Amino acid sequence: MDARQVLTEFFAGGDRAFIPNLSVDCSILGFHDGELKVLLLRWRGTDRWSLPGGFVRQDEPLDRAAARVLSERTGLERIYLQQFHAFGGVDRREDALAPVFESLGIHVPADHWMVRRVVSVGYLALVDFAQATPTPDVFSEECRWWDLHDHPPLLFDHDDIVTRAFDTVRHELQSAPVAASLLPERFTMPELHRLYETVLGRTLDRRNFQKWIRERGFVERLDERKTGRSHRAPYLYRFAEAQ
Amino acid sequence: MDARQVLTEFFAGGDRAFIPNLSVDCSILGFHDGELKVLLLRWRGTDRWSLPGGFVRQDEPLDRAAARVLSERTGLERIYLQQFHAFGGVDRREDALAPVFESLGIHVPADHWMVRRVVSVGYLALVDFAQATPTPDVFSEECRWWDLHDHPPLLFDHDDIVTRAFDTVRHELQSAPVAASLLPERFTMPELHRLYETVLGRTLDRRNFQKWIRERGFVERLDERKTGRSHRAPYLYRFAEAQ
DNA sequence: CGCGGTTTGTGTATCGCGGACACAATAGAC
DNA sequence: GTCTATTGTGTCCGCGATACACAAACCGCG
Repeated sequence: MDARQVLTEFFAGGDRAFIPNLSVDCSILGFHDGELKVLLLRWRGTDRWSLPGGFVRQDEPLDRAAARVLSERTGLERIYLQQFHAFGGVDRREDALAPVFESLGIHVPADHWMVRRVVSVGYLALVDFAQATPTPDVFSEECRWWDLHDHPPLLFDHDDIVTRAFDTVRHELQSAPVAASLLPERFTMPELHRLYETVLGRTLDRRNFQKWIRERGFVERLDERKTGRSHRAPYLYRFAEAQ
Repeated sequence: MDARQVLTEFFAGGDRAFIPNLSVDCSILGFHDGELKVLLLRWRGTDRWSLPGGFVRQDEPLDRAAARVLSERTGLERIYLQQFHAFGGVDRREDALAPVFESLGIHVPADHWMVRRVVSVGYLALVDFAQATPTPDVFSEECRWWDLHDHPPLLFDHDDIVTRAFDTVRHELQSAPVAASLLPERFTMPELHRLYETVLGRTLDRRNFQKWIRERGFVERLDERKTGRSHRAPYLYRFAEAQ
């Protein structure tokens, strides 16, 4: 079933299955090449980008709607996913969406809630970059990672959402072992160290950092080391189960 | 205009002015007699209580809707008001609301969004207890303060909302001078001390607390003292302007 | 096969903040 | 004037965070 057909059905009554004027938007973050990345969608017929989002079914809890978006865009389930803020400013969305529907040859009633006002609940997802498979949705024709601090300006109020998502990660990282979600199952201390430095935006003493993180019992050292590069082989770690 | 008339108009089309399936609920907290209080409404024709809430106008930002609820229930404007979470579970609300509409002799379509599912955005408001004038809304016939830790079980998911609001206050109190909002403009150090002990739920050394709070520059000591009781007169303080 | 370069693993001295604690000052009651 | 309850203030101590240096080891090269 192609996008045009899906959307035509949506506007022909399929929209009733969803809560009007409400959406969830996911800031899906990954860590790669020493940089935080965010997953963005390019909308059909445009060069404009936005966060992946979706509408909420009438009988669907908010959290599940967010989990659905995450799984559809990345193929991942059971991921760190946290709601962080509802964005409720008033914005007229017609301008942004008109080219999309035009390129699909779909007529949307000018007063349909989707092109007028949408209150969006922002979710933060932290994923293992290597495990995610970026996949566009019906509105978009491209889905890929961008550098969190170097991406095109986003549609709607999504720049605000990304900013706030980043604040949330920075905050969470200092109180809980959420870094687990951003790394592969097994990782080295230098990798974890670099992740923290990147997110917090400042240098952390290598030795103090190691002491700090190990004292908290977040990680568990394995007997194995990671070899292959021309210097001392670092130990491998994995995150400790909840305790 | 009485409640019956307002609600009749609402269900006769007035509901179109609002975003369906969405509400804001305010945890309005005050401090009195050494206890945290929360403002609750008793619904018409019942002995059930809930948080004050309201629907969001189509052209109204979320924050403004919350501010409107706050001002209508307390008479206060420009108050500390912070969104803290969106509650998006699925709950059927018919059971809770039926007695209300019955007592008013109003017929509500069984599939109307208001009696089915509502996603609620929770706001936390901190007010000066003495300045607030509790006022019921059209759904309720009583509005009054309850002890935050000793109130009747609430309608819908409002017990969850209150719990989370309390978590939010406790967290905020330690990082920002929000206690200002819970006290009169001028207050004494023992009063502020008791407020912190109450909210944090533990004793705080009087001397260390004073040192801590003054070092942060949250408060400003006035030359005046508060007299009238038979022991050493405490200084008056006020909160420092943003700096 | 051994040497060099680069990165990782670990331990110790120091500082600052938070917590424990004691005594002097004072307003009103009598 | 005395007494009592409460407030104002300063010092000591300990732990956790920060600053910092040296030994170990893997690969690559000659």
